[in-house]
Amino acid sequence: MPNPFPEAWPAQRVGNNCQRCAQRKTCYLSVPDGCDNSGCDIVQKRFTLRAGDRLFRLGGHCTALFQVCSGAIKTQRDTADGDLVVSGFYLPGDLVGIEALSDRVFPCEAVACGETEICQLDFGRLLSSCASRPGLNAWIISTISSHVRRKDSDLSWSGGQPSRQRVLRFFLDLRERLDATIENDAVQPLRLPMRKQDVARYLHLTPETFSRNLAQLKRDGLLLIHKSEFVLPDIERARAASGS
Amino acid sequence: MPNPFPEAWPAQRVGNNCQRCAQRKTCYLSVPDGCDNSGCDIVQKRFTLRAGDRLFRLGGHCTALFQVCSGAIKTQRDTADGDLVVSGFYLPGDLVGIEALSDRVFPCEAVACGETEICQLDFGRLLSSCASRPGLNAWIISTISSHVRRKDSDLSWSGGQPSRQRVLRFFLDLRERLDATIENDAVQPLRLPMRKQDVARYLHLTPETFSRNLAQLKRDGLLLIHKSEFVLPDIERARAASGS
DNA sequence: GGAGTTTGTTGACTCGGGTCAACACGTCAA
DNA sequence: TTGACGTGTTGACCCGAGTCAACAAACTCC
Repeated sequence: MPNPFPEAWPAQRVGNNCQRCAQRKTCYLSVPDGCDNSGCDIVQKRFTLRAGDRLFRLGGHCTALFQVCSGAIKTQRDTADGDLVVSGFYLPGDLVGIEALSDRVFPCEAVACGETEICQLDFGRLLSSCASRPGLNAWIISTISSHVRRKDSDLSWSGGQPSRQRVLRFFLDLRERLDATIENDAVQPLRLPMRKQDVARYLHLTPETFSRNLAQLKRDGLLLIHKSEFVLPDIERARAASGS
Repeated sequence: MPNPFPEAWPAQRVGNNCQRCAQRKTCYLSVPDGCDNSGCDIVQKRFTLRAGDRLFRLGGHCTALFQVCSGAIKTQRDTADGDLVVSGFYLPGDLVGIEALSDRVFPCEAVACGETEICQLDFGRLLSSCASRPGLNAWIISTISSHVRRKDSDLSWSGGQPSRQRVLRFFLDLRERLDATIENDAVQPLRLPMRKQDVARYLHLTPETFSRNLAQLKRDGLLLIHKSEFVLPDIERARAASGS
């Protein structure tokens, strides 16, 4: 495990990062009202994590939000009986650390699933900028709201549905979220940015059950699996089978 | 089912409501920087719902946030296979409708569990007030963040834990949340503001399993049950048994 | 390249919680 | 009071997902 503090990650000059960022089309910070690509004062710094690197740790002090630009972040925590639960995956465009804004303490740890680019947004600057930039406040509230909506929706199915439906829903959800970014094309096969173990932990399944479900879905033709790439050949049928 | 639109609820003059509101000690809107008890322009109106009244419906257009002042609100949605899932309970002090801020459409319906007082906060006024009132923006972001944190924490246990632990956690959580308001005292027994059926739906359990768990916890002395009142005689032991 | 480790897969068995059914209550209206 | 209805409880049975164990595959590090 490399150095655990964001402060320790090598910072890049923010300046022109937006221009080559995969998120530039949809990222609010890259439009004129947000970051003007030259003197952006909200993006504190930008850095790259590798698989297993920790973005922040449980109980750590929070002074910033993190926006995922590429790759994926998972948030996880230990349970009393010693095992690990993944509480969320954060894909390009998502903000990580929202849960910590209320008391500035991270309630879980965040770890990079693979090579992951991060923009660090200083929370103080963000708040003070809201007064002068009319759209910024609406943007951040709207982004947080989307986040809540996803959590809320997850909450409604992650517990009760049978494993097969949960697994299908996960892939449908991932497909949809990745399609919303510009770096993925709908016709491209889906590459899991995280390990299967993590997905299982997220879905509250054992790796065994998850594995069995993949095999089953493959047999049923709902999911094509080749190496670590996944294709949903019939989205509608999959949606129907997932119960959504 | 009575009239489904908030606009239709009889509005009370906002003016002096804060002074007799059970939430006045902790509600941000009641402190000078927020609502000054005379010309409050954020609280659009205040009204009372009865059990079963619908605060908003799935797909409805959202122009406001709702703060629960007394009672309880549940949010729920139908699943594809025809049954109902409760995605959250909102107690005094909580904001309802956060999930709708991003696209102004409610992703679920909200129903009063019992007699419930609501403050309606116009979202446009809220946003425009943020610029001039320094603390207001921080307050709303912090409140939303707490909300996310709860959802996130719920997500980590509502799926995987065995039913007994889920039930215990629910009571511990409820105890803690109600204690944070001024209208409940820690030594008072806990009155469920919602029906057991709703709790079961929230915990992704059948009413039968929920009922069996209550009986079991009563037998083990972890939960004292008298009529519809509940007492956790030993919080620490309960916490240990709940795995938190 | 090969040894060692981590991650993923498959099978056999067990058990918790769902399902179905019967019944006990409380509430409400006729 | 009576009956209808909604809600909650208890019992018998069954199925899906967890557990344990063995093995296969992928990745690291000499």
